[in-house]
Amino acid sequence: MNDMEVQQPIAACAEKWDFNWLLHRAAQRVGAAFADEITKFGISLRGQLVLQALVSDEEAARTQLKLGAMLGLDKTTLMSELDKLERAGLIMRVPDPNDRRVRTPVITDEGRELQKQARDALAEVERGFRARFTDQEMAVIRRALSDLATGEGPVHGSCL
Amino acid sequence: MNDMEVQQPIAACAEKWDFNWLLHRAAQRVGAAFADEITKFGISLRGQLVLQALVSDEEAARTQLKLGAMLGLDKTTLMSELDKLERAGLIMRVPDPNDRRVRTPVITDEGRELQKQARDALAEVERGFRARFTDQEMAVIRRALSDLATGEGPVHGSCL
DNA sequence: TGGAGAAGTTCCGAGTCAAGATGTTCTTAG
DNA sequence: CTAAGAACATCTTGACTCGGAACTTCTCCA
Repeated sequence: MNDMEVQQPIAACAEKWDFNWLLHRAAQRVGAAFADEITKFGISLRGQLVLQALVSDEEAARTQLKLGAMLGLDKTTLMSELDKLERAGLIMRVPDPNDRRVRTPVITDEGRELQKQARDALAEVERGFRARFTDQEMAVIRRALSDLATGEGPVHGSCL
Repeated sequence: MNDMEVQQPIAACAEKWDFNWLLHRAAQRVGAAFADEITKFGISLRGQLVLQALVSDEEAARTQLKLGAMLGLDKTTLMSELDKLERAGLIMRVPDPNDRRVRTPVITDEGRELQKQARDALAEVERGFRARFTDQEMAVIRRALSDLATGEGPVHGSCL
């Protein structure tokens, strides 16, 4: 009932606010829903993101730095996330035989299994959001977001 | 040229990634563009957001707590932002005659002037993004974002 | 061989979030 | 009228993130 008073004005005047604010707020809301679901699997949203990148990108064998840049994560943040995932046995950092500086993160079988389950659970959550729109609308939205997400310069401040 | 190597994979496999990640990444990109512009006016993106809320909402005379909840800002973060804006002479905290607990944030004339200029500059940036889409697409996107941004429960983790 | 520079890692400073404590001020039930 | 409870603004504390700067180990080019 407190929610009613607080949230209602958002709907009321959302139209006249920043495109930027709308984007952030939507990301905040959707992110909260995803986070609620993903924590049931014992990993964070970021952890799932990293795992997902590792399964869908295994041929590339990326370095840690490039992985962070690709995902939009700060290098120190990615480092601590990889530490957690490694400690949980979901990934391994394998030394590159050709370049002894790099230790490529590789997903383990357990990680792959967990990622698959988590992905399905998140897809279910995503379906909930999808249901609010028609297929044509979703196509537009997805294309627009992909387009906006694909800039060129590096980005300040992430919060992913 | 480093950007090419790093950013290109994003476009390549953006289609198969999280709706959630897409949203956050898009918000990150657009936010960066807005932030670049707004810092020329000596205020932060959050500062502009607060000022905007104060001009478009002056009849409501909100308390600081409700303002924070409406904008999705943490109360301590909003406090420090109000401190900055007050120090810059852009807002004032005026005591409420009816309730001596509350000190309502009110925008000053200088604040109103600055906000107007900043708003126009940001509208220009927004126009740049709009140009990538048709009017119909923008309508869909705006409606969708408004819809997503309008949830009911409180939200964890903001980064606005 | 020497030096520029990349990769991974750690450390530090600033900023944010979340939760809680405090003091002041309303409100309301007895 | 008074005492209990709630609301508001503020401050504090702890954990986390970001961004920059070091540092070590290693690669590659001249």
